[in-house]
Amino acid sequence: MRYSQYFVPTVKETPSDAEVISHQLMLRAGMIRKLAAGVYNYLPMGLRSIRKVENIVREEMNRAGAIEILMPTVQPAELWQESGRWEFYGKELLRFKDRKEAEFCLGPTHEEVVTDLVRREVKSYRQMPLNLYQIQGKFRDEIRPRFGLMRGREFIMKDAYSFDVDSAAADLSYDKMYQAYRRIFERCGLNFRAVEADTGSIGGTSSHEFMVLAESGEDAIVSCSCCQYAANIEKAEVRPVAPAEHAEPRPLEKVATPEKRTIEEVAAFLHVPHSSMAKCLIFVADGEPVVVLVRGDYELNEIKLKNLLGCTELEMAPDSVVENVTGAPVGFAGPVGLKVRIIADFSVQGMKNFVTGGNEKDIHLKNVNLERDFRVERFADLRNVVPGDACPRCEEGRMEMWRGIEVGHVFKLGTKYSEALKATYLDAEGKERIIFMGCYGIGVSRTVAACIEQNYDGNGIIWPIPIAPFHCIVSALNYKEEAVAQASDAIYEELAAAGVEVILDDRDERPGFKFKDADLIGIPLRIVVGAKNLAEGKVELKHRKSGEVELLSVNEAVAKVRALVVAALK
RNA sequence: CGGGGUGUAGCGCAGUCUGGCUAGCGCACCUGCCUUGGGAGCAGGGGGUCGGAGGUUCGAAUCCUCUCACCCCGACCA
Repeated sequence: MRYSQYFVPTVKETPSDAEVISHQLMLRAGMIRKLAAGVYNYLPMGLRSIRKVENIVREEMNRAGAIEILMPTVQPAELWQESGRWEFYGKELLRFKDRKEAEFCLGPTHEEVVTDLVRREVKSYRQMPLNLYQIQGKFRDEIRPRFGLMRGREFIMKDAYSFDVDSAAADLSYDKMYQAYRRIFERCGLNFRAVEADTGSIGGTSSHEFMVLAESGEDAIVSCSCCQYAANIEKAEVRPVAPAEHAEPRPLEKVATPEKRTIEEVAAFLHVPHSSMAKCLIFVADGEPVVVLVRGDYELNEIKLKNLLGCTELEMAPDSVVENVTGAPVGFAGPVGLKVRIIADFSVQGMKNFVTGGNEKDIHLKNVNLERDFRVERFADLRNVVPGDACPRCEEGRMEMWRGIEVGHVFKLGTKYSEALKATYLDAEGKERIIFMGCYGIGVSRTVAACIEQNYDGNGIIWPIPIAPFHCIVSALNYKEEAVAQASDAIYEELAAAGVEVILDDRDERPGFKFKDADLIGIPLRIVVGAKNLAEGKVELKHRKSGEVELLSVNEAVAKVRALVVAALK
């Protein structure tokens, strides 16, 4: 490819609405352009990287025995009504009507469509295991699209669905996908972790997320310093610890705390550590108020609470409910004397003589004690893991915390969708049984963005070779000079013939301009052909990542680039 | 949806509070000269229904009403 005839609209200035580095660099490097909120045009450079990821995904899916299909973007409402998600999926599902007033939606995911396909075609245990996948554009009408390709409304996703005769067979399919995912992200050159995750709205019995480690990640994940345990903070378990305090209960005491509402303010005012206070939070679960206690220095994990309560709607109580339940304005809630059910985190179990709100304006209570002053209906693991916590799985480990970008998610679905859509088969005895499913997603366009979050410097992107739009750029410093043009063309031809994806910068621009563009776009290898070096038969090979520069003969440079590319792709 | 903010040339912005003169600046773009190892320099040039509609006024980018789009903070997720 000749740069002068290609389409790479780079820009020097950073667009003001791009927050994260991948968004800024993809815009500046001419990879993407925004069409509408969360909807992007993929320009040549961007598309090439996306295709690279797609191909890696495709190869590994095929290797794992999955079979590629392509399902429609437009889906009929009936299927969603049948699974019950027409009501549950909410506004994220973009709905519309055709000319005959029939209802449709833009597919945010394809459980219904594949399950429908399979229920029609798969009748016998002999047809399974079956794993169908596609790489396709999805649309989710996100509440708040942001960060460019990291959270678009339209995005490219690989989604696979496995169908098995029973739970054990489904576990095997799941393991295969899990291994395939590891290979995929390794091949993309990403630094990632597979973590245990909450299944969220897709449902099912268990799941793992594949997280690319990056400061800008929207998810918090924890991992053990010793063993393999790693989980999304939403899911991460806290190791229960035996109550340690043995202090004698002291008499309950009311103290005035004028205008002191938060843990921070009250602790400072009363000169007690946060850990000597109990946070009292009031929620509304499916319309019912619930009081939840957590030790003052910890955070409540709402997902754990929601799963414990088994409710579908959970929200922080509005001020009016708090006032109703406690009889006091927000900021002075405590468990003593309340009439509603009280749930508490394990961290509260061992507390003695602690501080809580007094359920009265400007009043807190000191020396509060369990049993004597109030009763807890149930203790459970309800708090977020904190760095340094003991590992729930091994004896020695301590928890470490990271930020991550979710690029893949694998789920064991069980029979959630097959039951709703009546996807059944006949077993060897001729008995009708429900199919067991799994589903496996990879955010392809997001993976490209995540890769940039992990690979950049002050000058631009630094692509790992496997997903770089081009492996090598030949920068001809003055293409108008006969010798330079000839040598550049020759190098370009030879590299291309050797299977290297190469772009020749033959533009009539100043050297600095070309270097800046090359660095911004992030091509891993650059051969600079300049008149001075060429007079001595030399060209320069520069490595984008290390900045290392080698002065080589033309032949050496071509051979070296070829070798580096082959090594990186094997 | 709730809260906050922004719409002026392709991009980044000034001008708006306090209405008035030809609507400005940097980058990008076009032409010429010059220059060629880290986003050069000089000269000339093109490009705007000031997001849209309505209103107030002798006069509106500026004031008022409505509307649309986009961005940021919360709930969503690949």
